[in-house]
Amino acid sequence: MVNIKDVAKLAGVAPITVSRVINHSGSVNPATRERVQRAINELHYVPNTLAQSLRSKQTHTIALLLSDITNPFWTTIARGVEDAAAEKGFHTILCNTDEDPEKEATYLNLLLQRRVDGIVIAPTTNDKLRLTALKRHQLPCVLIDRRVDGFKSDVVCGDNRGGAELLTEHLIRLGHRQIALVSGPHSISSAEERAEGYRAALRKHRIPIEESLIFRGEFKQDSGYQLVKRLLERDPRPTAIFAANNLIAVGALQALREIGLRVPEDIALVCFDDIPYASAIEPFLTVVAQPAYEMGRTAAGLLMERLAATRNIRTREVVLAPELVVRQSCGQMHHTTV
Amino acid sequence: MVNIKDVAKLAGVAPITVSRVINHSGSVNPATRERVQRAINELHYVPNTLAQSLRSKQTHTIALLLSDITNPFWTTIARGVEDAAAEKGFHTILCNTDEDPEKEATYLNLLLQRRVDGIVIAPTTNDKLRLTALKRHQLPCVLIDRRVDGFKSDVVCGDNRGGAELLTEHLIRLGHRQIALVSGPHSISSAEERAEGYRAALRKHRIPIEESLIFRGEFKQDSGYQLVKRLLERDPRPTAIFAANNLIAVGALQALREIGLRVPEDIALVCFDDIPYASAIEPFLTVVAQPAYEMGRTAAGLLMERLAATRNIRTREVVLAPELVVRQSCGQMHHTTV
DNA sequence: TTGTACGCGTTATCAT
DNA sequence: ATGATAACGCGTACAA
Repeated sequence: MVNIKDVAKLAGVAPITVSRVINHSGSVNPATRERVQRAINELHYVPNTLAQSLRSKQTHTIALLLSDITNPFWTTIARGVEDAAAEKGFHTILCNTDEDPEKEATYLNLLLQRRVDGIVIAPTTNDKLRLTALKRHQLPCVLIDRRVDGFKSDVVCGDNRGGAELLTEHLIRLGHRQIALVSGPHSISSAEERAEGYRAALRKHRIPIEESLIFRGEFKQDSGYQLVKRLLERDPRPTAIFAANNLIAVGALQALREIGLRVPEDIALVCFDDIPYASAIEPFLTVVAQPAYEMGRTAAGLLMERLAATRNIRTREVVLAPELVVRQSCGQMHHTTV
Repeated sequence: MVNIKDVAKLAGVAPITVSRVINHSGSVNPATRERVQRAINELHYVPNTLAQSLRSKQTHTIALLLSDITNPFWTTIARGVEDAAAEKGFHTILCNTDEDPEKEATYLNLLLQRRVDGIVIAPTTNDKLRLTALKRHQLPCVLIDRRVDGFKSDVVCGDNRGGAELLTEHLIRLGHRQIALVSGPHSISSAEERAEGYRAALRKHRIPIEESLIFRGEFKQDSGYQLVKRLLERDPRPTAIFAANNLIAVGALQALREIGLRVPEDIALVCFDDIPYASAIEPFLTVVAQPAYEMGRTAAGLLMERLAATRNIRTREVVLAPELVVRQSCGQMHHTTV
């Protein structure tokens, strides 16, 4: 494969001059640049990023670890990260952890090997163990959507507690008292915070908190399906369900449909995070939508500030307000920002 | 950052011996291996992939170029590609072209620079121009979901013509005669083939083809929305709509909802490619679903066979049969394989 | 403005 | 089973 030397030879210059042309660095005589450029075109020369990075110790690459590339909430975040990174000349590597700590650990190792410049991660658990390797190798890191106990780093997330409270109050205001919560694992901070918001809303309205109405599983469709099936056997049956994320809600819809219950006529259903294409497909589902794209942009922004900085920066925390999207019936829609 | 020499020094061996240990290549005395491994752990050594690839001329990386990472059809393909690649020890880089030929060209260039070992691509147009650079650099390539005129390479796609015919016949069998088609651009082979299938079905049943019922736009939600809005103004109004992909169908639903038309009571709607979480959310939409995950796996498989081969392989074409998923009402479901 | 010498971290090749 | 040497393709540091 043709390399920088070949180009240099053809252009009658030293390799370093070619380097200066392709990197727009140093100063090159316009006439020389022209000759070099012609040689590049003639030989179809493509610079080798591997060698560039090896030498310069910068890959201009960041990584994004998220739990499910099939869930539009995460891919919207991914787009935000990608766009912000691309604007600064950085490429983004996407990694699917599937909520599996082992996969996460494997990817982190892979990324260290690839010498990425930084990482944006939605950790699978709030255990900082797997992240210590990053600290050791001084790899800049931004947490997105989820916190990790005792791990010092930048964080970008939504107001989970506030959003959950808002959503629960919405149900209460509609007259519901038997509100079931279907949330994610205890080891994920967002699941915890959303559960807290739920409890806070009930307390605020002096509704007794019944532990038998609180279900904890995974942030997955199947988990939502299974838990809602169990939940519907309860006597008395809850009149409303609060799904702590969109996939749980989809699983819930599936379970309700099987039982033959309609939303919202027979039972209310609300959820955290918008459902893909919900406005077109399922107009009856009130949700708290997070500004996913902005979250991604913000996280990448913080990361790249850190990469550009010459000295250490204090760690920062950005909490973005979610939006309550009330969908009552066709055409009627009401937005409120928290 | 600690490198292979540091490890070698601590273990009292030559760097190449460390190399043999980390790559499980050559043969190493168990005792030596043990000493090396201990040194690796002690120093927290992480091999530098850049240097490895530079020297070995293999990145163990393939790229997947697709049009929209937010569309679960594509991300499901992505999962198939990733999984198959990972099984062979390859990493996958995902690139979003957004159906934009310029973005595609930019990514192709980036990937050449990164010296990826091969590419799976859903091209944005059927113009082979942008792909010639791959040929020139002898970069193995597999087309997925879409063909490119005159470009010789492996291809994995669904039976677009057959699937579209099936879907159209389904509508005809339900009694529809005024069936509108909303398809994608002429420059994308799948859009063309689906339109052909539609026409073929009408011909077969001796229904006159009315050009005023055929709408061509983009494979995007907004395009579907706009075209269906226009389509509904037609007099007489079509009794059924065939959306040529899932995003067009979502846009169609949105438009129908605004007008106040219900599916399937007031107008029929079918589409190519399943709608995300459709079974849970929108149980009335009959679709032709492609085996996206399998398509991804197959494409990656062909690519990696090519990478593993020592000599040239003839180009291959795999056409996977789509599945007609008839969703008439809650709980009733009927599957037929083409 | 341009060039020389060297090193980035690793592995291919050949030798022992 | 282990090692010495060179090379992969490029950019830094310094010199001219």
